[in-house]
Amino acid sequence: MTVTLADVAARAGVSSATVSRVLNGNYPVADGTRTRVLRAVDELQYVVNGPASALAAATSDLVGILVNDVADPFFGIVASAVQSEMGGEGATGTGQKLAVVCNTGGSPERELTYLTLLRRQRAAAVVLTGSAVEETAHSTALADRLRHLAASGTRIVLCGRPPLAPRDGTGEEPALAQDGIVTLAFDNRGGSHRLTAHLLTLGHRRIGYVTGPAERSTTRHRLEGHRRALGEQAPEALAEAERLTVHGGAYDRSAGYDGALELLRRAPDLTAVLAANDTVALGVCAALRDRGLRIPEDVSVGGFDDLPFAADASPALTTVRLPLHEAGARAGRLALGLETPPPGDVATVRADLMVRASTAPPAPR
Amino acid sequence: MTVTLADVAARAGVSSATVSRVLNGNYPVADGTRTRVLRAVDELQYVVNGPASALAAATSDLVGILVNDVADPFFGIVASAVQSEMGGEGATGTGQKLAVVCNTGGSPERELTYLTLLRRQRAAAVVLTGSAVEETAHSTALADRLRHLAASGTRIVLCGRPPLAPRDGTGEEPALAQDGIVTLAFDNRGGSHRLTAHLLTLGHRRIGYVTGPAERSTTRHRLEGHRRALGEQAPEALAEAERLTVHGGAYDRSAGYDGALELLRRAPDLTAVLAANDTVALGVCAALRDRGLRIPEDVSVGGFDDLPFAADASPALTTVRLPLHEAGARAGRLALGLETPPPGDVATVRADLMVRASTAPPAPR
DNA sequence: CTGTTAGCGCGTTCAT
DNA sequence: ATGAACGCGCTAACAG
Repeated sequence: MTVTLADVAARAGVSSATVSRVLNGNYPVADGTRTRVLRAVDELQYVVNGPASALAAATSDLVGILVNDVADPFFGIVASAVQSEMGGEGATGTGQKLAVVCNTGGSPERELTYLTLLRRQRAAAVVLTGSAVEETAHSTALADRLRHLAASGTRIVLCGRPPLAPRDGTGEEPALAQDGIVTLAFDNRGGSHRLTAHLLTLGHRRIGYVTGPAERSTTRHRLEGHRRALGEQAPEALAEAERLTVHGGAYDRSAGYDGALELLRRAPDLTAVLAANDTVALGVCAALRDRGLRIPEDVSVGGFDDLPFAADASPALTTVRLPLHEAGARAGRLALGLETPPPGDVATVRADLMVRASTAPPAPR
Repeated sequence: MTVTLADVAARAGVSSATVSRVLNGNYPVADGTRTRVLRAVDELQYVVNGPASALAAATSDLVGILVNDVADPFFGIVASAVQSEMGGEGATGTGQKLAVVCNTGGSPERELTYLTLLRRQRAAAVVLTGSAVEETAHSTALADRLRHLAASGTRIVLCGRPPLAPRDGTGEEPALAQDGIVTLAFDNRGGSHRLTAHLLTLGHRRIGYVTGPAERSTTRHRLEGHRRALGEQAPEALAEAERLTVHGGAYDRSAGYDGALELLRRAPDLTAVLAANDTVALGVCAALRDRGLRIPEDVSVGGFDDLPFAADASPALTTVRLPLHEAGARAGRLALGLETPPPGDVATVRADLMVRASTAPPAPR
């Protein structure tokens, strides 16, 4: 029923090994036979049997990309960037990687499940993107599984999340990993610090903050940058930072909307609100508007990530730009072994402040 | 190095066949042996070898989801809905499907490439989402490949795109397919018709339209609905519909921005602008604002899809709601054979008008 | 450069 | 209810 290597071989008058060789292009083959084989492949509409070749070669051409939420453009951009590097040579089956994105929904269990499924497929590489869940049981289970995978030949790249904790469990975020797992971390702390500093410099002192889910690394890092800036430039504001912080249940619009309302309840006189990311910021803006507050005249708003819509919002959103496409592409190349890993296998990706119309000096009282 | 079925068998003191049977749960196995085997599996951290089992069984647990643009929430929502149905039973390897999304970037070639890659993997099912490219050479090549795939046992579901043209090439969009390929089509014509009718009823007569890429089915269908409404309610407006239509190069924000500027150039007195979708509509809004026009006082704007951000835009966007999550979930169930296909294998998904703040009667002249 | 020969790890008859 | 044995389609030595 289905065409096999042997069929092609027979048709081309060569052995199946030869066919395999021209298809994979790993060994020298005479030009004449090569064209003959390719013609046979074409005539028979032959398609390699992936499982069979994966079994024999003990490795497949599957590359997994784990994301927390496919419906979030943040991940869409990163994923598409990773995939853009997998184009492949175009030859009949040569090097063509099948880059697939797996949606964990932010659930640690699904994350582990996907890892198992990818391991089962003998994936060539796995790229994990976005914030990690900071819960000891899960982090160690995850680190464990990733190290196993790495040991069994699957390349692992962490993009937009902190490095794995070292096996011995001492300290956090070691400067260098020792297991071949490459990390591209975003400078969330730095970016957040710059954003808050910008607000403080404008003269704001009562700054609300709607964070992301409490257990995620990104949430913590951005909050740390924020608090550090407060501590440095406005110690008095730091005192009530706790009261002006609301933890959102997700990185979504409604977290921003609800969070902003809660902040307004706690401190009707706040002059600025920072959000966990741009999507949350949009929710914040909606809530402020619904309360009759103008942006930025009455309240300034700041986001994070600089997703495409941030510049188009009205007013255009002041935010922190993360080079998502660039980072994703680099992660893709690292996953394919096309780029040499950074020293110590950990690199930090910059996060630049983008000042736009949603922030302005606070109104004189 | 890696643990195999045989290892588990040895540890449990049974044959590998038995282990296989408990893992797949297809044959009766004594309770005692079952637990013994499961314990061995656990102790050895055994993970099924996907390629090997796919080779032997001639089918894999991979399900492909093809999307035109992962970075577009439209597809993200559909994809995540499809995946949400693949949870699986949770048993050690039973039924767990690996749902993966493949980003075609709207390119026909990449679409075909992914189909080949999935065929190579002996995918259990493939879900194609979003608009199709309407170009004869490609549509026949695609239809061909899909029918081959379907014939070789891969379930095919079309979600948000029109049914395949019949093999004989006569007529378009047949009421019923005959190859087991299931289609969930969106009522783009109807939705668009209702949206334009809404504008006409408000009193608008000079309505600009920024479409999506010319060669896509969705573009054509939405435009047809628009024109039909014009023809029915305002034949005089239909006359200049051509002049008031601008074809965008993509379904993105800049297409909307540039398109709106072009429309303003052609007809400075237009009172409403319709966009190919919500993302494009956002670009339209940005352009109008940059030209000093207020929405909806000076110009009304309408979108399509009703993505989450549409309700949050300011002003909130009047648009046509597509039940993306619902449709995606259904597509997922169909792909798994969990739901019986609609009669004729083709179903049309409703598209409801959502009237919000971005549309209002035109200003009196 | 090319053919021959073993497996890769698992599902699946066919016996028992 | 369980075991033995074969073959899925391909790659990777090893000849030649």
